[in-house]
Amino acid sequence: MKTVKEGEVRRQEILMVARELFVTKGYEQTTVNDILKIVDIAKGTFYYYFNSKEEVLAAIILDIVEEGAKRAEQILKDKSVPLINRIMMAIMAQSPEFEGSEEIRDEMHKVDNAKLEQLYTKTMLKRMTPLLEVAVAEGVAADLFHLDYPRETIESILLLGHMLFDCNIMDWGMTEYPAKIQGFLANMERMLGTGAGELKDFLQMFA
Amino acid sequence: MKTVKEGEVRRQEILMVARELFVTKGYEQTTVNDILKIVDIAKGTFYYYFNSKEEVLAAIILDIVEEGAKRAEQILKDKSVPLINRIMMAIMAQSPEFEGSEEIRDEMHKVDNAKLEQLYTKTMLKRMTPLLEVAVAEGVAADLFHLDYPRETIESILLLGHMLFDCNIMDWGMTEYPAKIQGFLANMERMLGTGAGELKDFLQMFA
DNA sequence: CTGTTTTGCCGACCATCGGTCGACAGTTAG
DNA sequence: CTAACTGTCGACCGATGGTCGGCAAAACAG
Repeated sequence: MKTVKEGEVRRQEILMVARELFVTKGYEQTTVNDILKIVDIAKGTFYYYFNSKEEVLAAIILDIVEEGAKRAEQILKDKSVPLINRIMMAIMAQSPEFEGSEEIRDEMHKVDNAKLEQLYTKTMLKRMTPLLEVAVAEGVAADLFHLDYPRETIESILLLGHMLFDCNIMDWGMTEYPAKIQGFLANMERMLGTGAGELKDFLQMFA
Repeated sequence: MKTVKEGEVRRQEILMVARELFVTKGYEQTTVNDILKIVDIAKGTFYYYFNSKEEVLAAIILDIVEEGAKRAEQILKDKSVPLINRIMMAIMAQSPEFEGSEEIRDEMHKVDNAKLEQLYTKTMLKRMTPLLEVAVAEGVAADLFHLDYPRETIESILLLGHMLFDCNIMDWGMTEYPAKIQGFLANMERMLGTGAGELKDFLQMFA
């Protein structure tokens, strides 16, 4: 099946190029022609593999989320690390894809990428919630956490973590950052029902 | 200045029609021509008042957020109502704009409206946080709330309330709804540092 | 009253976009 | 050899957001 494999290779080529462009230039701002030019194919070829530009987006988001989930699973299963550390690290291991070229991190104009962002949030939440649910259950069993609505709490923490720090929605300056992180950690402690100050050490883990 | 006022009237016409269309059909799905047809003007007229379709969106969002903020201010200043009730009501008074035709509320396909949603979230957060900040400060002074990061906590609650219940991101069924609301209220209690169960009565306030 | 400027409006026109389609080579199968 | 399938091509299409030069009536200036 050399031809079939050839087809899959082409598909991946398109996916890779599109992903790069979507993340750096934004989904709406990326033209199908932009993709075509870099992959060096004709329009017909693109639409031979995908039914629409949006279908490509969905496939990419699925990839990104899956990669994040795999990292989380890896982190979560390492029982030599304290549970609370594992959970924090699993959350923080999500979506490091959305960094632009690392040099220009300051002063860079965040692309408006609403569609990508929204779909990512939705997909990520659906994928990650079950993973963290078992971890939190483990914490509850070990009397580390005390909470009545584990699933809803996880959803909230995941949502907050993403919206506050990864997503481009909040545009606060460097001076406000530490307070935002401390606030997030404090609220996370309260929602999970850990002892107060249990998460304080994670402040430094944020870049 | 009759002509100037005439101009403002036209502007408002465009804004009203566009708002109706954006909310019901979605921003991307609404064509400039759709607006033109209903307002019954030519393309040139539209672009005489606005520089782009997106500028119209921004103006509309600003209106919607401002209306919500006005409602919140009204609610918040009525000192005859218990503080905690006022805060809850102020939060819930945000964005009732996003309901479709009320009849079809079940089974209706939520329009994908990522751009509108994202801009709204951003703008609403910026406008509402200061309002609730003074309210929460009042609660802290009255020994009702106990929290270390009031601003960050308000941002989180606002964000969660919107993302979980108003936004179209979460697509859970009717059976899961009560748990989501209870979970949200429980976490809100913890974040604000009220006594446990203080917010339980608000369950029925959700439709 | 007359000339001039400003305000509001028109719609033909444009570039670009996402997407379609018929044709066609190269390989594989019968 | 023929038939069929796979992958590729690029001209083409309709729709969309946006531009532009012109036009009419009101407002203003003398």
